[in-house]
Amino acid sequence: MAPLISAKTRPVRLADIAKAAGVSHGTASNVFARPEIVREEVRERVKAAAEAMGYGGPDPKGRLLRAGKVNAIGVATAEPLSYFFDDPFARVMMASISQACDATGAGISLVSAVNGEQLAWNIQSALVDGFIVFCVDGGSKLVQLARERKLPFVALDLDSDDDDAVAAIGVDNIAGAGLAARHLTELGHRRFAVLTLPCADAGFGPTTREQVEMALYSATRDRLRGYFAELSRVDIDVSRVPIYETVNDEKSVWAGLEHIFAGAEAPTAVLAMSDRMALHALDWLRQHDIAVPGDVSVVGFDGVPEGAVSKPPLTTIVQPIAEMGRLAVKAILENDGSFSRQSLPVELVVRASSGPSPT
Amino acid sequence: MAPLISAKTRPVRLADIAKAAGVSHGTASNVFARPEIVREEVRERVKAAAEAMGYGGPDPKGRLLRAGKVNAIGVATAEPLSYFFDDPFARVMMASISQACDATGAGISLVSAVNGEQLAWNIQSALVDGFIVFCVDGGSKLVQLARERKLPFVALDLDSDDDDAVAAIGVDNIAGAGLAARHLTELGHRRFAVLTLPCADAGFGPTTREQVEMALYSATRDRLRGYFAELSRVDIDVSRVPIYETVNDEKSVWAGLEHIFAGAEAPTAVLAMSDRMALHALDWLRQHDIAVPGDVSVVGFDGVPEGAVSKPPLTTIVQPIAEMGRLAVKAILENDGSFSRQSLPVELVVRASSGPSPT
DNA sequence: GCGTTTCCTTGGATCGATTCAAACATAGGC
DNA sequence: GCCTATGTTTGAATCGATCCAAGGAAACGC
Repeated sequence: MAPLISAKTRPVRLADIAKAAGVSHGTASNVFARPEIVREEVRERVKAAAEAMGYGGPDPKGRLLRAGKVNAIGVATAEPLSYFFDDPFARVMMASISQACDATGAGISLVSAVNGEQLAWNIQSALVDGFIVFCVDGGSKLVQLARERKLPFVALDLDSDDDDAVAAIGVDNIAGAGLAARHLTELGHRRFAVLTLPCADAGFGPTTREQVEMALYSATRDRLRGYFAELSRVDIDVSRVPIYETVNDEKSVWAGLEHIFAGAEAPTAVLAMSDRMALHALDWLRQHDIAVPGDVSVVGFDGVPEGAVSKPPLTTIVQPIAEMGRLAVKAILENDGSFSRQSLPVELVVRASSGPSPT
Repeated sequence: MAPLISAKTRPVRLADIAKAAGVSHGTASNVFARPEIVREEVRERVKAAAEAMGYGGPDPKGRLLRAGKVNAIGVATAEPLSYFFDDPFARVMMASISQACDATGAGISLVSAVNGEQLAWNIQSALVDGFIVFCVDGGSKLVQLARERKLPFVALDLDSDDDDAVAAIGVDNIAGAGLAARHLTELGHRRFAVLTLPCADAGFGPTTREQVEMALYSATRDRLRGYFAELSRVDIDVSRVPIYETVNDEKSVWAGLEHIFAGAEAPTAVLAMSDRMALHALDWLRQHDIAVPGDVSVVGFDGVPEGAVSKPPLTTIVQPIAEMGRLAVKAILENDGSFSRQSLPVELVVRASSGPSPT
């Protein structure tokens, strides 16, 4: 009997069992890849040798090089990995991406890193056939990195004013934000406040229109533009609308509302750039006995499922998240080059968090 | 200028740019891997060649074979991929796994398949350094497959009566279920109903103790045993306790409650084997104007965050999910063989969904 | 008995990189 | 002018498989 290999290393390769079974490595490979073309007697012998030597089957590392295709798509973000499981928007998107992958048998690799250098390395060394890039934050850097890999990739929610050569799937943020603002002005609201997504480097606090215009992420800019375009249209002085920058979490949203409602003129309508913020806002308002929509109306953005069961249910702009996921996966897997840039329509869904202005 | 390669193929390898730049492939490799040891003039020449030929950097497929380590861990389940993003328990677990991976720079590959054959292939060909296996359903099959790869792996919530040689992290389901039942009996409850996780093949409906004893998943069996052991202890005739098998979704839970509350003696206490079921139960009870905990008490199992904010907040058995995730990742990455099988303690958290029996 | 067909098996080439000992070049010391 | 130290570059070997053209053996037809 061959001496057992130390438990630490595992140098048992296909070639080893081929030798042990007295066949060529070509035949040994066939035993695993196309067993039907190998004579039964030989097949059993090789299998027995494999079993005896503790061989775990052909190593995909080796196969991969030959095959070329990994059969997995990478999903990248500049947030920590847990973003995919924590953030409601990301979750819904991932669920739809998953379904599309399941349907085609592709796997999913999650790629991320907070620190930039690590992120670059992770993208460069990800074993995937293509990338879907979440452009929530630091989007353009990510897109650039993904692009350098020269693999098919699709950006979700990319800067509309970014390079046109990159494939991207997004929604019309300006139109969506306009829809939200118009819904509220039509209900008679005149005093607004805006909660924005992060603009600068991970901080929160009151901000200005000019600051938001410099936001890294175009959705942030576009949504503000959409809000203000509509408000201006009905002669609201947008320079007096307070804007509070959050980091999309409970703490910063609550701080924002503290700040906004401490001001001289409390708003009757809050425009939140994400459902996540809007939901935190509903919590804060409830805890402060401010009636929604009696005293204040809140409109979100995204259309995550939690919004349908919140208290009260959230009026929001829903993005066709499932459709976006499906399209993205399709674009990667059928990378025919025909795909470039799609802007999907959004929809206003009126639920119970918005009502007529109290004044 | 070199003729451009057709857009379809991408046969530009490190060797190609080495030739173009007039250096050996060894040097070309160094330009990317250890630029500091290459003379500047040469480095620039190679980089320029790479740029000109549209080289996307060293292909990780090639590097991988040499390096040996993928630097990613696979998370496997026999559910569809979207399970990771839909199921509350899975999400919390994944979030904690993510954090542990982020901390060490490892990536995550999601591996799954509904159909068995596909699953086997996916596991065999996953490019990972080890597996964390979610044993929610069809666990032992998964464990067996993972094992055949001869890679480090850890089972989460594995059958307690399964092979002892596999590393596993789980909780004491019997004790946890006992805690839940005892909490209710101490509140004076005598009429119980149980909502179980799936036992047989994806169906739902009333079931029996004997059926549950044959459940694929040991947590299901153990939880029922724990419930009934405690109920028997205080002389409740468990043979009269209705058991309803669900598939852990809204539809089957609601059907279960319809069935249970249509019976002659409505229960005053519902033991749900997962928080997900318990939360669906709360919805159903609220819609049917059955007061919780006035008329009926509900106790869940898992300790997902949603339980803390439900209406009413859910009394449940919380598993140390974050700790389990951390341990699992640690076990894979530091695969020192010392790890075998850990059973972590659970805890009863009393919130507002349980109260004194009305009778 | 010889040519064909069929069925298995062989061994070399290949996938795309990394690694490392050896070769080479240049400069400096004596 | 020779020897050593230092800094670069080379080219073969390796990682672990798959693929395929060619070869060998047995069976078949005539």
